[in-house]
Amino acid sequence: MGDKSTQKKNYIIEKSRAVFQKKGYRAVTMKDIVEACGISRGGLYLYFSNTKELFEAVLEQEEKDAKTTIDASRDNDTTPATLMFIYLNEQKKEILKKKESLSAATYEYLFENKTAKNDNLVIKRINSDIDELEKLITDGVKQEWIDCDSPRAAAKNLVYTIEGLKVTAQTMGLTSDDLDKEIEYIMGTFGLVVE
Amino acid sequence: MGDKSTQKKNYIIEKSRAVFQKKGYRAVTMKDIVEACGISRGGLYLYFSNTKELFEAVLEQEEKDAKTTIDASRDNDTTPATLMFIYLNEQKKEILKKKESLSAATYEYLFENKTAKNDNLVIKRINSDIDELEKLITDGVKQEWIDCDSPRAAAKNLVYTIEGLKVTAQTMGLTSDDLDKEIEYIMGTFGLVVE
Amino acid sequence: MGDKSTQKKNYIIEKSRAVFQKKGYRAVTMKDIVEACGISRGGLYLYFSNTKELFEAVLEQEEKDAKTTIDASRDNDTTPATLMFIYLNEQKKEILKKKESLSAATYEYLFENKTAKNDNLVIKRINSDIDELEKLITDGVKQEWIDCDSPRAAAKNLVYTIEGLKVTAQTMGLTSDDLDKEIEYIMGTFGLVVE
Amino acid sequence: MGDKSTQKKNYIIEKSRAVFQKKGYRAVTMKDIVEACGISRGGLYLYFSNTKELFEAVLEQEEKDAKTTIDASRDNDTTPATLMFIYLNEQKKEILKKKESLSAATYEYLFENKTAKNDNLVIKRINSDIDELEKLITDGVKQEWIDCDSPRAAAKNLVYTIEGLKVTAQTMGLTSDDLDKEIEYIMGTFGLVVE
DNA sequence: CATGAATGAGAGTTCATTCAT
DNA sequence: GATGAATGAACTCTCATTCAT
Repeated sequence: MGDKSTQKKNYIIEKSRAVFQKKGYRAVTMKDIVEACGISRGGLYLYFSNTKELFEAVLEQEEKDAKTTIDASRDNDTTPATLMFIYLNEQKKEILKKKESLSAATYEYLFENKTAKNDNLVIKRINSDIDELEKLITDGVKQEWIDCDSPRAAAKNLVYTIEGLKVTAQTMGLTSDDLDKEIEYIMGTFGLVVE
Repeated sequence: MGDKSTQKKNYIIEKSRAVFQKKGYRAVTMKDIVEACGISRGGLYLYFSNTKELFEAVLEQEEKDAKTTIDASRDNDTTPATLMFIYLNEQKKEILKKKESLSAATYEYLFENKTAKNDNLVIKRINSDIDELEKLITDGVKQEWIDCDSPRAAAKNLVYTIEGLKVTAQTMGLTSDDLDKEIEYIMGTFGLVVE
Repeated sequence: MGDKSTQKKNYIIEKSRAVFQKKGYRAVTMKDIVEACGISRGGLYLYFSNTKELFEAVLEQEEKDAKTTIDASRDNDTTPATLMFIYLNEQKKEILKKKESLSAATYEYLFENKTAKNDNLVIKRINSDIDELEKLITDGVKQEWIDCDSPRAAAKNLVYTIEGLKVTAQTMGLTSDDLDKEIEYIMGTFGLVVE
Repeated sequence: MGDKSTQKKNYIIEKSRAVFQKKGYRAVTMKDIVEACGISRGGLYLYFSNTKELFEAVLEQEEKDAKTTIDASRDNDTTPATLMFIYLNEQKKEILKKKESLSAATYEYLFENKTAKNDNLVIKRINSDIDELEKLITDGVKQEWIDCDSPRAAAKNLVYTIEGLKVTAQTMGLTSDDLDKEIEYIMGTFGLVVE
């Protein structure tokens, strides 16, 4: 954890993150990393053999740092409507700060590495999101706040939609307003109203 | 149209399509194309200057061949429920045949060419899909088949969801069954039932 | 002379001249010529096999058109001072209109083709210029207008200087004023005064 | 200075010099250099990005090695006649060893890079030569050895003539005898006699 | 461990030249 | 004669990867 080797590895990951944010995934060369880190070419290879390995490390770090937003808010006795709204706005924030996010790089990575099915961090994340949302919706239905016949299908649909929003934001671009309207619409499909 | 130059161009586009399907967008080199077409290096450059130009030509061809599914079915007195179902199943088919589709390559292309906003074929396609769906939903609402307060928002939501499905199919993979459930769910949000 | 083949050849030479003026010698490709002439690639090869052959034809044409300025003026009973002045100003004009002249291209050509010694048009021109100037100076000396011990050496020196001016104009650039001062100086070395 | 990188750079410059002498400027490819140096393609690019950069380095080296002939001789109480004679003979030597000289390549380089006006080494050299000669002539006039009304004009004229000789030597060729006669003539224009 | 010079495969691109029509 | 599509050799330049120090 605190040993020198791990420290250096973390340093490289941190610096690389910025590079992946800026240049995406494929465009990044080992040279870019070396320059961003101010270390030697050979030195980098001691820790990471290629950009794929490095990007996966960045994603892993990312995953660790990510707050499980739904869970975090759940402790309070906030209403399901509020929880859903919080979740959707988290996503919105994520989508809008695309310049500082890894999502472009992540998509590029995923398109290149379709083989890796279940051992893939991003996919795990999506699946856990589906589970979380399912719980949230189920709770909401029980408490008669949310109107939904099939919580799992609804959770999946929501996650697909958010993926679509992320990808659309990266490609055609989406404004804050576009996203607000979308959130309002989604809330509506659950019989919820944006306060 | 039928002149030799156009024929050769079309031949190259056709052969390239297969290459883009197999290798995506970025990984494709001019050499790959040259080999797939069985022509000379210089020969290819007579028709296309780089893979971007070539891929855009492939997309254009693709767009030409695509059937405007909603419109095509509209002439009949099919119900909005049926039209929606037809549309969603077209998308499903498209998504499932991902091996033969260009969508992976298209996403890669879009990620590389974020600047080009409106003059982009793919984006045009998405926007026209939104318009078509809005019409379909509006008609459905008028005929009291479809239950929807905001047809445009619904149309957009649907298109985002489909984008999400496409992307998810490419990255984590989706089965026919996954898609059937999703279609059923979407139909449900419009108060429609899968026959 | 008037046959079709000769006409076409002349047409190509004429069009090529402009290309050589603009791009120099080495930078000119057969493609440039083909485009400037609006003829086919193969068509050009029927008349000229490469840019060297073509440039030599341009030079030859050039030589034909050139007026032998000293000779032309000699018929009149103008003084040697005037004749010298006319000659130097002809050179000045030539040097200043470097954009429209072939001199840059010619130097490039000469540097590439040092082998061709005496059968070279440009060299012939220089030698004939030396001869002409020698005559002019000798006449001037006889008529006691010009002060010169060794007309041939003076003629050669003048030609070298003019070559130097041409080359300097092409490389570091020379203004009209620079050239006027130079002319005045040269005239002075012959004991002549600019009127 | 003595570090490895500089050593290698100098090694490349030295080897390249021979290539530029032999092939001129434009005809030289990075491959030629690579082969002459016995290094790898990529290795060369670590030091020089293109032949222009490389040739400029060769010129710079050349400039460093060049002896400032006039100045060097000035310390002694040699006569202006001797100084001028020394200078002209230095030029003669330079011109005659054209096979080993860079002048052909230099002219090619200058023709290609006409834009760069003052920040050009060759042009700086010419200008400093003019200045040196002006001083020499002015001194000679003061000491009543040299006969000249306008030292600056004379200095410029001399430099142009030498440029002309260099260029003529490269194109039509000049013998040692040709140059001796020319030197004698030039000396004469200053009222100096070759001893 | 760490360095960074060196390697060489391979991508992109341009052109002179040929040749079937 | 005339065309212009096609060829392929040659050049530039970039990187992942290695290895002596």
